[in-house]
Amino acid sequence: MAFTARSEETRAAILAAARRRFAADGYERATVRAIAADADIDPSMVIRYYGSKEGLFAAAVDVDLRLPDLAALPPDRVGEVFVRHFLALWEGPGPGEVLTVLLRSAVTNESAAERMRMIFATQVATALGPSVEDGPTRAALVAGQVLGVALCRYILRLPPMVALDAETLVAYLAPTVQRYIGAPLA
Amino acid sequence: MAFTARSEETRAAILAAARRRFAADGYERATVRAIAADADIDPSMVIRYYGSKEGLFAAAVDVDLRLPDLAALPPDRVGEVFVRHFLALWEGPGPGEVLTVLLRSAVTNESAAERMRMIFATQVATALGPSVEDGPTRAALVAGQVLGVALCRYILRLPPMVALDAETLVAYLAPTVQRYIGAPLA
DNA sequence: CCGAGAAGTCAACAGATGATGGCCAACGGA
DNA sequence: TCCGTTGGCCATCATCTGTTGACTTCTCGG
Repeated sequence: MAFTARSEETRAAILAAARRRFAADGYERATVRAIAADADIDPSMVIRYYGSKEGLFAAAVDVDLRLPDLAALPPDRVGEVFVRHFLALWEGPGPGEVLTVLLRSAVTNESAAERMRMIFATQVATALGPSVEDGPTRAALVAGQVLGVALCRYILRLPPMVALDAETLVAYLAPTVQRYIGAPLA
Repeated sequence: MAFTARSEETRAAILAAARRRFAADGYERATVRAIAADADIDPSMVIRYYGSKEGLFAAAVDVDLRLPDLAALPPDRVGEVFVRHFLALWEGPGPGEVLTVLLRSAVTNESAAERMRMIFATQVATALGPSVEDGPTRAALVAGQVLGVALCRYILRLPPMVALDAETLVAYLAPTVQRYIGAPLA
């Protein structure tokens, strides 16, 4: 089967609408019909292109954190760089939406949770460098800090957390992440 | 209308089943029918007793964090006490379930999110003591750390985070929370 | 002992949801 | 020009959702 330019276009439109809806409503409340309406096509096309709602979701949460190689940085800058990169990721329009989708859905959808576990097991844990002692534990602590902030800032929208500007937040969080990555744990 | 002992009993059974289902599945996927089946009751009784699914949910997430008065503690112990209390809250069978309900639902349900905001605005922020400078900001930072850990440990179940025993986790997190509560922010 | 009121059951409603298959229109190579 | 292939739409299905109202059964005060 050959894909024409037009088919690829609506395919992308569906995906974009899906990301928007999934991000705004989460997996269960985002209906195929609503996504189709946003993309200005018939609901049946969504199924035709992506097989099922699950298939569409899987395509929508394909994300690459693009984490920098932290091992190549001056050791005392690692926390700062990591936090800034992560905030930029959420703040940005494209990937930030994907991350919202993922977090919103991972909380109630087991397959999304599995995907999130995978992402942090591979991308975050390996970004620390494989040689680090207690790598997975450190990665989990970093994830706990950074996902918690994302949760409060972008999902729950706790007012004081939303009010902070990104750079101030970097200044607050960097020492914590720095400690989780580098300092002795015991 | 007088409530008999039996009515109060099934009322409680419904609430317990609701908490279990809401905790396991989140608001949208937990159906009135499933809750009723767990409580061994007709679905219509759920509505009779609680008016609607929303009403049942509201009753299910009525939670008191029972935070200790942090202002009355030795200043260098505040972080440790807070983290230990919070972990005990999640680890415990009763309130931990309620907190799972709340977090699972707050991510996709706006009214649950509002309730969560309220809880942290009142209970957490006031536990720090009203006299503290930048109280709401500090409370939000603490919430970000502590909710993130709860998310990774109890909802997403990141293996390295689950593997840590509670006291070790206290040792890791306490300095962070201590800093967010007490140290100068700038 | 009896009858009022509560507790509980049953069947059904209206609406929404994911998914399917048949049909028509547009396109593009021969 | 013609015709197979593809994109798109429509009507529809089976199922599940929260919720309602009518009916039966139980409880207990007089």
